[in-house]
Amino acid sequence: MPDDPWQPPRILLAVDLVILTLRDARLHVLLVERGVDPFLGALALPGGFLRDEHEDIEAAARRELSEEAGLTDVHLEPLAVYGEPGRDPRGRVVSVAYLAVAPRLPEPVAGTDAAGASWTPVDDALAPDAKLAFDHRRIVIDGVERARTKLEHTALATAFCPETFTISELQQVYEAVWGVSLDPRNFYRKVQGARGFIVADGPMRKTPNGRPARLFKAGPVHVLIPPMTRP
Amino acid sequence: MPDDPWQPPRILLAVDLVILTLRDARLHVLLVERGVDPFLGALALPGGFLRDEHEDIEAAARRELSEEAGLTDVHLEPLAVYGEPGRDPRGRVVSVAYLAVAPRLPEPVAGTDAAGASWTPVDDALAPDAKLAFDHRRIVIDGVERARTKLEHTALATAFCPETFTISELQQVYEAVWGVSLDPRNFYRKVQGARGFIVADGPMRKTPNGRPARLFKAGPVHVLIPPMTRP
DNA sequence: GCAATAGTGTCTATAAGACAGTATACC
DNA sequence: GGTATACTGTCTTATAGACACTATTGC
Repeated sequence: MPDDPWQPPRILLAVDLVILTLRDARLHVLLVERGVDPFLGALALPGGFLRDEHEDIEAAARRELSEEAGLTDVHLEPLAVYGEPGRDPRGRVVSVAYLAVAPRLPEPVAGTDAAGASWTPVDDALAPDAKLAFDHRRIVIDGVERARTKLEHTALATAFCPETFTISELQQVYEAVWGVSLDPRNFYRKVQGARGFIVADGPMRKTPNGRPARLFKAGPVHVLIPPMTRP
Repeated sequence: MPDDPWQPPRILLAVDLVILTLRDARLHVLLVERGVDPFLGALALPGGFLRDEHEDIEAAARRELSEEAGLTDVHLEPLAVYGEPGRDPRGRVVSVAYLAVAPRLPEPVAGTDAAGASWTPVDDALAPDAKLAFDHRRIVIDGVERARTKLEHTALATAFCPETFTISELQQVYEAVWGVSLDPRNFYRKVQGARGFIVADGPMRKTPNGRPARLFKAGPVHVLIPPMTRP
């Protein structure tokens, strides 16, 4: 007679999104107010469960990005997995976190699903008294840290910018994400020295007061050589 | 009357391990021969399903490391998630891959579970005609690439070495993992310049023919400043 | 002595940071 | 003119790579 055969456990899989953008020269993250328990009323990252057993994980991330934030065509990449038992009071939930980066957008996100979606300055979201649902504080920290290091070695910074941008706009991205201030003159030299990072596009852009600036767009290269070193 | 409420799908969670070591100055990865379908007889990474719903994912990785490779106390860190639908013919399986690095060990691993465990040169495992089970070829590629970049910025190289080692042994780690040859004189200078990377330990080690070398052990620092730049 | 490995020093090209100075806009 | 922003050039210092040289072993 056969004894009871061991069966592997089945668990719930979720996706969570750290969506970063720049507003008023400050780094912001998109948070939604939870409408259901657990953590009802608390702030949380956009995300949710896989829709069905056949949905691709990154596809689920893009679906949530669209449903909860009304965003499409943004830079998206895997961040990490969070699967500690007990991280979700509803049971064993393993979450795959993604990092998304979007250019500045018109005010309150036209979210269909989450009316309470709002851009929050990262400093506020991570303030000691701020309370985020689940382990989302840790996920935000990891996402921001990932963005900081990717800014050094890849062209991720252009994902924060509109299609065309000036060099000083690009500098603001670096300053906001790294939380430092940079010398514009040295920044010009470095950014132009990274081959294929940015290419000229169109003539000039007027500024409120001062000399017009040249416009650039993202170049073909994604790995920066030489890298943009963080101070 | 309530309509059928939507329920999120439940999936199977696995761990897979990319275990790297150095043998004969070449980078090797631990592979096991599969004893069951699917991919019966093919080579695969050590790994398996979560034992039960309450097992921590990293704990599961350490358990497989011990069961399938007889290894404990090795460097272990999360690598990535692989969850594409269809990657496992048995159904929807999402795998969390870990990178493990071990010092050189006595020949055939004293594996309890997997008798067929064997160290394979990474070049062979990734040769065009080599066939690995599932998407394990991709996972090995990602693991090796992770090791390469971590060698630049962290003290990971010491995890390939026994407790005490000479500088030229450490150089062999870099040469094997990066697949390049380095100038020993510049390597000495750089390795000593990374503060806290290695510290002197014990007097000398005899060599078959030549001047004895000083012994070092891993220092307290894990982030290398300045980094070891790859040629 | 010779061969082999360990370790030090020195030179040079490159890259990074500081910062002077010029150019072009609006007022 | 004054102010603000955009850009260019130069100087100094730190770092990386090439490589000459010395040191200590076994034979």
